[in-house]
Amino acid sequence: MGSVLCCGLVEVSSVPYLDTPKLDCFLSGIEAGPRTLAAAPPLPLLPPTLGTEPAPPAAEALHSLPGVSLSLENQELWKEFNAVGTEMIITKAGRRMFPACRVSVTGLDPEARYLFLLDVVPVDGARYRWQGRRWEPSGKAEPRLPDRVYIHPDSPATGAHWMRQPVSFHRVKLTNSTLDPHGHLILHSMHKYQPRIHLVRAAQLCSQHWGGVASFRFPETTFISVTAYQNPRITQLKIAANPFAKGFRENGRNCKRERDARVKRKLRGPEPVATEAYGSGDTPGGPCDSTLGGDVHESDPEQSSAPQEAVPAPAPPCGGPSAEAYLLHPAAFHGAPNHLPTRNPTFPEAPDSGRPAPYSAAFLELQPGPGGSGYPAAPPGASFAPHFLQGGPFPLPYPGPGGYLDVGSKPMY
DNA sequence: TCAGCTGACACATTTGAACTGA
DNA sequence: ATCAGTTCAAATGTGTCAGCTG
Repeated sequence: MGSVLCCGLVEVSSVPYLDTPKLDCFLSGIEAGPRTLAAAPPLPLLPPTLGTEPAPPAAEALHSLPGVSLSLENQELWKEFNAVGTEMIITKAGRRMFPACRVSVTGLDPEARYLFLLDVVPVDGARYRWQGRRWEPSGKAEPRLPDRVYIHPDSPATGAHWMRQPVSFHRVKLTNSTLDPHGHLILHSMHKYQPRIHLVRAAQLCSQHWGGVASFRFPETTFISVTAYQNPRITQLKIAANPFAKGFRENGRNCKRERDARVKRKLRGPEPVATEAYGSGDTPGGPCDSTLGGDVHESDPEQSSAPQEAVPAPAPPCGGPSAEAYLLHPAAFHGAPNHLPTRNPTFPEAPDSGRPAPYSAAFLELQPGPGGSGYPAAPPGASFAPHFLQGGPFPLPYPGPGGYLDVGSKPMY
């Protein structure tokens, strides 16, 4: 099973720099089907530096579900940032992405259930440095960190649900803490990254039935992770577009002029009662999605990129190996298909609750194989479940929606 | 010396509980 | 008893800045 599929995945994984093995491995166990899979289209290399070259116009599908397409909802905002060179703050406690990835999806089976996942992968093997005017490579990248995947809180939900409104990943948090216990996506500072969105057909995260999978990336969403903004133009853009940074806008109380004045008053003596009215006017900011509750955002059709048609790929509905099987025996999916646990035909699929599970802190952590691509065959008996079951911060026996999947904070094999 | 990181800070927004009235 | 709307406080998300670290 899945051998043909694996070939296709290898093809994708063989693309330099934007390596995909961590999820390919993960998804290769998900994808099912004794069907022929056309080799996924090779990915072009991303621009070596940000803000210097125009981004390709549309998403690029890494894998696909037949007829499924994804479009970036806030593409204009992303392009605006990308033109300058997007920077994302990472902190020990975790920082949200702004802009957030917000996509609309079409072509799903309204009745079937899907999971939405997001991960972030290094774009290249370089560390970057801000040279006053632009980002330039500065040495080799740090060793690859444990890879984590964010699971959209609505997962799993029906195709109708996902297609009803744009899907926002505004809750995703980035951290530079390698020991992060919250399941945030772990990144190195001063490195260039590319978010990817994965759509998996499955009745539930731990379902016995996983169908096809499609992965998308939007070149304009690449960014450099930083602990403090380097490019002042990015700072300005963030302040202008992010409502949480409203206080730093020109007429805000926390704008530079006001801060300077406060400092002067502080030096002179006790701060007098402020008499100046502030913040009443709503500074016209750019489009924003990161702070809207849930994922119900008004979508501006003019901002949406043209839907990218996914290359049809075999995805037999509910015929493949299960997610639960992967969670219990991930090694079995890593090149050792014979170790797949037997499928239990009586395993009940959870009914559609209609409500997403509460935001939880489960996550999937995937260890890249040697050399960053491919995984070794697993020895029999490789265990995964205990990591979840014992995982201190995880309230659920299995990773719940709205959190992250963690497949091992230590090498699994 | 310096680039990069950390934590405290002030402010804005979001969220959810408590309350009110129909 | 139920529901919708309002209010308010706590929680959370921002960028800035001073100080620390290697």
